[in-house]
Amino acid sequence: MPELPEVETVRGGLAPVLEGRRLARVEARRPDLRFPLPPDFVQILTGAEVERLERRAKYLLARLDREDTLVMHLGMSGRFEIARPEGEERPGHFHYAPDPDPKHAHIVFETDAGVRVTYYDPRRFGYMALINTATLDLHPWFAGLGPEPLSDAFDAAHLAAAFAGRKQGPKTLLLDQRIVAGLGNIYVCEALNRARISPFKPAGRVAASRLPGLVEAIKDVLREAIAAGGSTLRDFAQADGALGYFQHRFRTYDREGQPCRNDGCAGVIHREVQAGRSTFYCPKCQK
DNA sequence: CCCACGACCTGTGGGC
DNA sequence: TGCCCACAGGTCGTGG
Repeated sequence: MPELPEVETVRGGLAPVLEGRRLARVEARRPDLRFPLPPDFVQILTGAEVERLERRAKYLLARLDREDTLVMHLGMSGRFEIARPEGEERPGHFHYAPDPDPKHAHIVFETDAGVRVTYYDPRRFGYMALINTATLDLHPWFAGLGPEPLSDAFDAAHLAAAFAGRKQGPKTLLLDQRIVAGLGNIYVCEALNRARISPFKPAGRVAASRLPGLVEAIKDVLREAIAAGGSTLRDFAQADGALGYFQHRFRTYDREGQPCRNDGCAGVIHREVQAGRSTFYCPKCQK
């Protein structure tokens, strides 16, 4: 589910309840997600203060008053839910509404304000780790990441260099987190449709004059999606339970057979498997 | 470098 | 209704 706009939405939802709070209770209900949790995961986090909650690419970073940063990736089906206490039996002991999905509630954080943040992940492609903050950028998960797509470092010149001489389509290259960090299948399809560029055209042969438009399409679609609270497909909701609404504005994703929504285009959205992933595009206007 | 494919893991939706 | 298969927002690895 989560691409950059969804992760950013989650960050925005969790920050108000986590930042400046201590984790009074931490529970790992299983020893692993995609990867084993650090053996001292609960011990290090218990009592730690979350100073800031940040995002890099599709990672959430909880900066702690510890040597380590709590790094979280939501994989395909990870999500957080916030539960506020319904009452306090005695100081520091809260009670909550019953968990609607206890089977997939793998990690539970409880702050010193009694707010409970639960991580759910049916498929367990998500992962969490504690990584030394001072050397975080050198960690294999981060060292090779490309620029943030909403930063000034991501521009037409950057794309031109990344595309030069490449035979793979821009669809495949834009999914490569080393080229630009945070895009996923949905927003790449959306951006290429907006920029009217074929997902399959060898990237090295995409005219340089098209690249500023592609950069703008990527930034536009991400900004709009963030403003809409991300996209809610199967199970994604904002951490406060609210739904994202950007899926209603998809021009291509999961719209096979439906009309292209680009101005003046009478084409129909097609679906094709490319490098093992579904690519949605309009053959009429995306050249 | 490119591609095709499979792996990880579980749930869901569509077709029959 | 029930079963089976395809497919799902992400990454990682292998082998040709």
